[in-house]
Amino acid sequence: MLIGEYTHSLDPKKRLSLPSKFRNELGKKVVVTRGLDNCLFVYPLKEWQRITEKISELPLGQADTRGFNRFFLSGAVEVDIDSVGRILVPDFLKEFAGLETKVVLAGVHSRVEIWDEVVWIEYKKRIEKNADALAEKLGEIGIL
Amino acid sequence: MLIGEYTHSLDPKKRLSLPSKFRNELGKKVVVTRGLDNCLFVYPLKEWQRITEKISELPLGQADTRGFNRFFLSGAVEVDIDSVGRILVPDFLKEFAGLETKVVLAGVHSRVEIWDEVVWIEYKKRIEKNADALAEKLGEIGIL
DNA sequence: GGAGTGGTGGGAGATAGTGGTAAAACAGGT
DNA sequence: ACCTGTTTTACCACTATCTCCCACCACTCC
Repeated sequence: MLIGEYTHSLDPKKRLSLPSKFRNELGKKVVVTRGLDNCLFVYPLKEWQRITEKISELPLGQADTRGFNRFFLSGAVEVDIDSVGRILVPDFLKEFAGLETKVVLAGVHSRVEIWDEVVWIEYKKRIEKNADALAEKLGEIGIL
Repeated sequence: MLIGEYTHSLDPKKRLSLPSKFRNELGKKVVVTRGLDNCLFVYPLKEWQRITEKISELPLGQADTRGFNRFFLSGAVEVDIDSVGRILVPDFLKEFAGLETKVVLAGVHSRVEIWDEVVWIEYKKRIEKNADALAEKLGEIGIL
């Protein structure tokens, strides 16, 4: 289970350190793709295979399914992790997520999300403001 | 059942002693995550596993579910308890809860809550003011 | 008072994150 | 085909932070 939030820097060569806490779970190769809400998704190879299987089961007839496939699959890149735990972020993904040098890596379930720090902070503010909705969800789960 | 309220200090290295009364129930590893009302939740590992199971049952794809997952999962960290019963509070959680050096640990059912002392005192004041209304609620539920 | 327990503080070694350099691959022009 | 200039890849090096361990102080209970 990937959890936690880490702020790292994207260096001029577009290298990005993955938090050491994530490395075991991610293995030596990962897939990076366009994510939702203007971030990038990073999946371990196995998880990615599971997802593509699911996607291939979707009915291709619908226009929005095709759109989703293009969005998700054409944006995907398999990258390997170097000897000190870094990945290389391709230009088009860097641009898509609006990444500057300060970048946030967030563990969510089985994936890691990559956010530009500024965007992440703004997003979190929005979420935290909506405390009622959060409390509701927590109640559903049976935590409160 | 975790009960009681303790004031400990968060040292410069962001270490925090857990009250000895809690240690048996918490085991040797706990999960700390963002809670409601600007406090942190601390769960024993088992309790956390129960929660993540529930979370994974939530319908994915909805924007507010994504938000909740990010809030709760990326806000979570598995920390182990050191040889003298302390945990390490990550920077981003310390900041989230506005923790200074004086910190309150409160046992609530199956979790421990971590509050900054000032925030806690303010919160209690607000609650006590509303004691009448609370009493009414409790009466409705059939407790008083 | 002595022993035990619980909370706090500090120091040495290990590790993670980051930056740089050298070698290798690639592309373009002659 | 060869040389040249550029981009990519692999390797090495530094430093701030984290971990682990030990020591200290306060308080309680025999």
